Amino acid sequence: MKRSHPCGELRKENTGSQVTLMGWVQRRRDHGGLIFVDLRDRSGLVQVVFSPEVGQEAFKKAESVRNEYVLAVTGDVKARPEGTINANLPTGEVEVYARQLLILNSAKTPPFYIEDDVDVDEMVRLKYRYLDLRRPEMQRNLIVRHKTAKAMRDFLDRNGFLEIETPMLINSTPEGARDFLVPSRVHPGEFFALPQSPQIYKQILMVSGMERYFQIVRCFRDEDLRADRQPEFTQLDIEMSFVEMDDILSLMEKMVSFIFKEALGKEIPASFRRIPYSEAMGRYGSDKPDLRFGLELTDVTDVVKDVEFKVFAAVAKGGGQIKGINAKGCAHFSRKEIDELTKLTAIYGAKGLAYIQMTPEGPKSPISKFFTEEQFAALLQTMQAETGDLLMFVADKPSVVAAALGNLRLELGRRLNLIDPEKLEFAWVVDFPLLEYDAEEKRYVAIHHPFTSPKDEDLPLLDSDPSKVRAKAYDLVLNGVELGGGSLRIYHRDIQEKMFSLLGFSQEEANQKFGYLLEAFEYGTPPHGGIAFGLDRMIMLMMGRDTIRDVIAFPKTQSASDLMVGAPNTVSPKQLKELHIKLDLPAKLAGKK
RNA sequence: GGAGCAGUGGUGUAGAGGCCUAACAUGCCAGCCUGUCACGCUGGAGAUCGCGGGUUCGAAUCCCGUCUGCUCCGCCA
Repeated sequence: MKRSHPCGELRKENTGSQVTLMGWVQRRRDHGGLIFVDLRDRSGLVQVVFSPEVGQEAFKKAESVRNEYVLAVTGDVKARPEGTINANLPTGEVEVYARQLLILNSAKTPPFYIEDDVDVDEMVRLKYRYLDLRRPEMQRNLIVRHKTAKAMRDFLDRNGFLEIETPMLINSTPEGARDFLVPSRVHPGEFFALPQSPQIYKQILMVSGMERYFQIVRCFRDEDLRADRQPEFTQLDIEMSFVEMDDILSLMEKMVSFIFKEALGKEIPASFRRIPYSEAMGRYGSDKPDLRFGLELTDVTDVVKDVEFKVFAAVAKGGGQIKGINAKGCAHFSRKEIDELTKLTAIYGAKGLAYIQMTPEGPKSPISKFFTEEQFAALLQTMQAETGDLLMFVADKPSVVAAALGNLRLELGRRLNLIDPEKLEFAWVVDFPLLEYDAEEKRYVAIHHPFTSPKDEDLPLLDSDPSKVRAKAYDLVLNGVELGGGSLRIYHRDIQEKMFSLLGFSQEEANQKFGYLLEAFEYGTPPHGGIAFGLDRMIMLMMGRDTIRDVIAFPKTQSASDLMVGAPNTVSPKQLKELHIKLDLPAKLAGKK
């Protein structure tokens, strides 16, 4: 038997023709003298009718068929009789009368239904990932993932980009995330690292004159997982020579809108708004603001810096800030609800959440007694408070205020249903700071990475006030998720060396770790820059999922294990010996391995 | 490293000191059924309540520890 049609594509036009279908049994409805089987393949479902009058032998066999059996069915496509049309099914106007049935394989009863919206512990789904991936919604995710990758390749190919592979076994470098290490058998005691990104290779490719490079590439970072973070993930990595920031951003806007059109059939704006980092942090308390709703933060430091309330006054004098958020119409929030919100801000380090309830009887607040009438009036005015509003304030250093109120804003957005899930709000966040002082390590660290170029006009600040230097860096943000980021790169040896020294590398260290790059820069390096997109996150947003696990065929759990294959696992003493590796496990683990 | 939530027949849940010989739904098995599409009807099987310890006359239930999963903080250039 040879397959002739996909199940899900049969229509009225196919009536009268004989078809051979192959697929899985979605459901069997046995009426005794007549058996219906919904046959499913990647394309969808169609109803197959087994009747003794059409195929005696097929009917007999169909009695033994169960869910997820794999069948080959040959039969006739017929229009369904009056009154039996199923409008919920694309194939609902037809059915296939089976003449012949071949059971290609039987199947154990699966631990969960193969259908959309299953309510099953994710542990079970991950252990039986092959069954989970049979579910149509998971197949749709992977189909869109494929279409997206194809659209990327098509677009970039048409724009003169070359897809070039870079090594997976590279060297470990300082800075950035923790590396995954691979021991070298040939070099005892030495290790490869898996790439966190192909950053340096793609810059070297620019030195090589490739001019336009891209790669859809796996990246590895040995850090803790989140709903949108896996230890291995896929980037669309891009680098271009002889361009300015605008060239990159506008080409990427075209690419992203092409992708959404090709993979999803969705039209999105031809260009995205640009928000300076400082504005994003100020208005939304985040460098990846969700712009689908308002509820912006208001700085009230100046308004409250002289009040009796010690918390506000002390923070204001100590260089911190006090900011507020006006939750319109939330004055009625109960003590319990406000407590919950206070707890939420505490997660981000806020020591308290001051609030004012604008009740019809007037403002009610535990902190009003510390204000003069004028001060209080000024605060209400700055917050544009009206009857019915709930004002909430956090006082702390700017990073804590931003994190606490930024996340409070998101929570309020959800609670108050301010977020339209259909909306796609893209934005470029630009003018990131180049460096950030790390109090723990007592040195500056690169916010983007050490190869990011400072803005030309800020170059003098590198010596006087490095934390004020802005970078030629940009992130693409969609609905509060960082979709990608990039920068123009340093391409002069002296500036790169200065950067390394600001990051606390000695000349020897810089030469030892990045000497090849510094040397390459001396052989005619073109100005260049690029960007990398998180493919998993992009698909997640396209498909409206809450986790990238749903758009990765074989993802890992929060503790970085693969429940299907049981990775990671122990290896034999022989393997370790070959690599000259001895284990030194903590006592509580030693016995178990 | 830390916080929170969860773990009970295959799956999803209920049970919160004795009423539990663990309930419900669904799935599974058997029988009946020629127009169903979450088919229907009848009957049946299926759980040492994640694991270990403790409290108690008595623990799915309380306490301690531990494991696993999820969400988050830290971490993620």
